Amino acid sequence: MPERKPRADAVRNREAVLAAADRLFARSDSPEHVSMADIAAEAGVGKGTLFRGFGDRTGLIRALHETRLEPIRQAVVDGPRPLGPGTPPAERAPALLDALLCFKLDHRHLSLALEEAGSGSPYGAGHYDWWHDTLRGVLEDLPGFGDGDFAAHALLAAVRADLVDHLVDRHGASRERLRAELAAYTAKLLHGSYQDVRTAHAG
Amino acid sequence: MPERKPRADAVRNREAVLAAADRLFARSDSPEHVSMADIAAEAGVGKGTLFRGFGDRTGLIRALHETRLEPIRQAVVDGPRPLGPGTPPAERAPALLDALLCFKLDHRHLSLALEEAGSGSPYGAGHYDWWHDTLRGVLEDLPGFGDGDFAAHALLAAVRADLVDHLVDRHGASRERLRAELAAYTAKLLHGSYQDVRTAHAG
DNA sequence: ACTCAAGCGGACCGCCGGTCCGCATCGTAT
DNA sequence: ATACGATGCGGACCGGCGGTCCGCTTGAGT
Repeated sequence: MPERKPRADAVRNREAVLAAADRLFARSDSPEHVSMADIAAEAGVGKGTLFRGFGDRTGLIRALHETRLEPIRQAVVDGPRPLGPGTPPAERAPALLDALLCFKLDHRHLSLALEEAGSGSPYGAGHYDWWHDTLRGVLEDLPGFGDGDFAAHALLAAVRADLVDHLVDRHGASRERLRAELAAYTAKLLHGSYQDVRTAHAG
Repeated sequence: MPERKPRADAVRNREAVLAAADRLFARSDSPEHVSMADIAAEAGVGKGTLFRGFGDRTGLIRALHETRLEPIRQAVVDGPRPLGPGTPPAERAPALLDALLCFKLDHRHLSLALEEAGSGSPYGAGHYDWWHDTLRGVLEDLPGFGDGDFAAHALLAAVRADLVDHLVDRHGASRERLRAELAAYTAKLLHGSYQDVRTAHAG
């Protein structure tokens, strides 16, 4: 099956749509108020073009999210300290969460849209499984941490887009304050189990 | 201002609507597929009655949730160990989370519906603030725990309805397994900071 | 029994995500 | 340059949703 190469106007429109969606999500106060028709109008194309190119609303949001997340993904898969794979786990786990938090702060409405889009939840839409697998692996490399499956879920839940949004909007939390609190929380969790290990070895 | 007492058929209909909604949410696979028209039909009333009695969809779900949650709320506010206020915090915090988890397991679709309903997130709809204040207070009663605000948010995020639903549906996790994992996670967090205190005292 | 306001119900509205198909446009073969 | 088939475009259109409205029914005080 030979790869059909897409037409020039198709790729142009695709870019225009992604750019328009990004603008509208960033501008709007709530992503659910950005309709597909709005995006089409902003991009200067017909609605049919959206659905032809991305399947449905979820597909569009996912595609947009993917392009924005790619740098971070690369940094985690194959990058330098502290995100890359060469980092010791006690340093890498907080770094991963911090990076994710920063991403959600920088792309609040887009992240919000994505987590709403996935048929009602973030699980299954977006790169949740990838994040979870990665974080879980790092946690389980910590000596004595044990099963990291649930802990990874719980830690990822602590940086969910709607929680971040709530803390920023309602509580007026600043970026640095949130990062500090997340770091403190993570440290409390990891430090605790690490101390358990030292205690066990000592006893 | 004299309290107008409602008409008999009004209260009858109100009960019928709540019961119908409960049935439909429990039966359906996804709460977003339960429409207001469905609920009205199941209850044998007109759609107008729903909106007259509950304002909007969110109001109906919130009212239903309130009736189901009331026993637990009572047990927390003014009940015996381990949920009640007389419990030492190191025991009460896990108990609160366990109770909340069990509630979400017992009323999965209702909880899911509630967390979707609150204009896109659980914060602001439902009793989130009450849970947060309560848990935060308990955490901060732990000696040496420090600020419990973010930790309370993070712990509550670990039992969010859609995460629970995801773990049960996709991962096939059993009720007891989830409870155990949540307990282990909570213990890891609390134990850690508790040990910090002992270390500090010892040093 | 009479009254009348409280309450009911379902036709109706605007909006949304998603579909469809006649038509314009692109890339290519000539 | 031209002609032609495939690719993609666009917006009218659809079903279904949450929510409103108003003429009619019915409960409850006298």
